[in-house]
This record gives sequence, structure tokens and C-alpha cells, in this order.
Amino acid sequence: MAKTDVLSLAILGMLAEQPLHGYQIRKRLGGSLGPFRALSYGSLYPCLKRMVASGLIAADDSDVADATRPGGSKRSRIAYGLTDAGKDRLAAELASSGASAWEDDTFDVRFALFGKTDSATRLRILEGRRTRLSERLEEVAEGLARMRDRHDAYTAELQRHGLERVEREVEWLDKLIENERSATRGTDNHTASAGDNN
Amino acid sequence: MAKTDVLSLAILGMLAEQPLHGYQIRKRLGGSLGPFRALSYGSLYPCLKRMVASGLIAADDSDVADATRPGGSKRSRIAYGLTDAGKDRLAAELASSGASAWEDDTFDVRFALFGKTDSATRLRILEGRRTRLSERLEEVAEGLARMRDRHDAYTAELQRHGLERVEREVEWLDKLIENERSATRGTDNHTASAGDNN
DNA sequence: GTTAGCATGTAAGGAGTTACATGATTTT
DNA sequence: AAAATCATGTAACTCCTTACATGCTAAC
Repeated sequence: MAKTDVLSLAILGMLAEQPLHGYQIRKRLGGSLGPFRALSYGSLYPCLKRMVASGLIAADDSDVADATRPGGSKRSRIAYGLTDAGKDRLAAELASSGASAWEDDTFDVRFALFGKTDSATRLRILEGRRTRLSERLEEVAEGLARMRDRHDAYTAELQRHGLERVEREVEWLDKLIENERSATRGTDNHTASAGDNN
Repeated sequence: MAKTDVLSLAILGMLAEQPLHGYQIRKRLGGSLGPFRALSYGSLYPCLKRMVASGLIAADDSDVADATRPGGSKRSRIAYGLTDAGKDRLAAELASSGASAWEDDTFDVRFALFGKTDSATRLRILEGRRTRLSERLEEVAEGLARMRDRHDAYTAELQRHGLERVEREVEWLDKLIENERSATRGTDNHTASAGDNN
């Protein structure tokens, strides 16, 4: 089974809602998912091509054709939609909560797809991420102790700020985990709300 | 004049304090600078090689030789130090405050080297960074308004958290800018302290 | 009718990782 | 004497960007 990279996963998730063409995909990736603020076409189109080749998505060229000319070939505007294989792959990825799900690169995308992820997996990923960040916290604190004297004021401040940032993300995760747990305790809701943060 | 990439700049900055060998450089990069938490040797050593080739640093192999065997060739342990050209290059880079200085990739390293940067340049970079983040804030808010309805609870929460993170960094910068300004007003201190953050 | 935005793609190249390959030194 | 850590390096590969190349469509 070929690996699904983050970009492909994000695309699969997006196309699960509705077929889209490349240009739209790019804009939405920039808008909602974390790590793709301005993904270039030089990345996107080859990726779509690969996904078509591996049968995860299908290209539909008929989009505008009938809207204007009867027999028209307008070129441009290729809508991509999930195939059955694509749906299966997405489902399989969403059910997994392995190591990579809580790494920096992947976590944001997995989180963005929580609406399609079942409650138990959501919780596992949030907890995995929390553990990951705790480890990071320890590492940094350790390194900070070891280099105490080598730091000038600015390096120390940078370190302190980095630490604070991670601590805040841990707090954020704690809230989400708490939310997730109480939602599960009450109803075993499949699509629990993530709101209620001040 | 060849471009100095972030990694080279970080190395130049580190070697300005004292000669180090590759292994040490790697650990310190992970410890103090932001974007290099675990730089691989596969990146580091080729970079050092390039820097030697372009005359910015010099390799000194005599390190351990006299410590143990008189005529000994111990191999291993190559200490790198700045050449005059390297010092010049570092000085030139530190004096610059162009576009790239406040981008995500570069800012942390530039900040870590503030101890060697003059007050006016520090201020320009901090302000540049602040402006950059403000722009980002606007972009995100804009995109958020445009997609309002397409967001499920989790995507919205991810967006909100991202926004909050950027807002906090702006607050952090505001404090630093304030510090920097008052330090300049008082004494025109070249190596002002960055402390005083709760 | 021309500018701005929509839409698709390719080629070259940058910046990094992983996996491999090797060997010295220190600690247990 | 074995294990951990120090130390240096290369080759293949991944993922992404920039710059280029093309053409349609809507608005002013």
C-alpha cells in the first residue's frame, strides 16, 4: 500500500465534500489547512496527476462544456472527484492514529479533518500530540539548563518565547481533550463541537 | 557577492564566538537557534564544505594532535574558525535589514544574533517582523470572512488558534520594540538587555 | 480593448532528510 | 569487552519553490 503524503491527504479530505478543480483546491488549502498557506501550482498539479495515476481521484473535463457551446471543448477547468478507491483510502487514513499523525507536519491536517474522524481516534491523536509536545518541552528545558551560561540575553529570550509557545499549545490541547472526553461521556457523539474557547 | 543562506549565517554567527567542530555546531544549532532543532549531518557537512570552498571559514585539523601523541594523526575532530572574509561577511549580513530578515525562516536566526547587531538594525528588523505579521493577520481574517460558512467546528477552531498564535507573537514583538526604544532613549546602549518579560 | 483574475501545466533547482558507511573515544 | 556517544562524511531521494509558458474570461 503506497504511502499517502500530507498534501494528498488534505486533497482527499477536501474532495470528500465536493469535486473541485486545481485552482480552487489551492485557494482552500491556503485558507483552512495550516501548512499550505501558499502552495505553488508546481506542487499541486503534479500531485493531482499522481493521484489520478494511482486511481484515488478522477478528472472530469465536462464541467463548462455544455454550459456554453453544445459540442464545445472549452479546455481548462478540470474538476477532480474522489473515486471509490480514494474514499477507501481516506477512510483508512482517518481511522489511523499512528506516530506520524501528531507530528508537526501532519497534525494540522489531521485536525482539520476531525469532522470526518471518529471520536476515539480524535482523542488518541490529541493525546499523542500532547505527549509529543511534553517531550519537546523536556528536551528544551534540558538543553536550556546545559547551555545556561552560553546564552546572551537575546538567545535566552528567544528560547523563553519558544518554550512559552509550546506551553500554550499544550494548554490548548488540554482544553480540546477535556471537551472531547466530556462529549464522549455525555452522548457518544460522532461529530462533537470543538467550540467554547473564550 | 554570493548569497548567504540561513544555515551559513547561523554558522558564521556561532563561529564568531569560538572555533567549533561540526558535531558541536550541530548540537548548538539545535539548542539555541529556532529552525534547526535537529539539523542532519547530511545538511551540515556539505554546508561547511561549501563555506570552506568560498573562503568564509577555515578548517583546523591540529586540534587533538598534540594532546596525546607527539607526532599523532588522530583524524577526526576538525575545528572550523572564521576567516577575515567570514568576519566581513558576517558583519555585512548583520548590518543588513532587508526584506528577508523578518521572514519566518530567517527571523529567529537574526534575532539570536541580536547581541552582535547594532541597535538601529535590531529595531528595523523587529518592526519589519511586526508589519509582516500584521499583514498575515489581515490575510487570515480576510480568508476567514470569505469562508465563514464552509468551516466546520474543527476547521474554525484551528483557524482561531492560528490567529491567536500570531496575535501573541505581535504582542511579544511590541514588548521587545518598546524595550529596544527605551534602551536607545536612555543610554545608546549597543548590547541592551532583552529581559523583563514576566 | 486592456487589465485583472481564472485556470493549467512544465523544468530547473534549492534545501533538507534518510540511510548508509566508517571509525575513534569514553563509559559501564 | 560491550555499549554509548563522539565524530565525519556521501548518495539517493523527497518535497517544495521559482520561473517559465500558455490561454480563457470577466470587468472596467
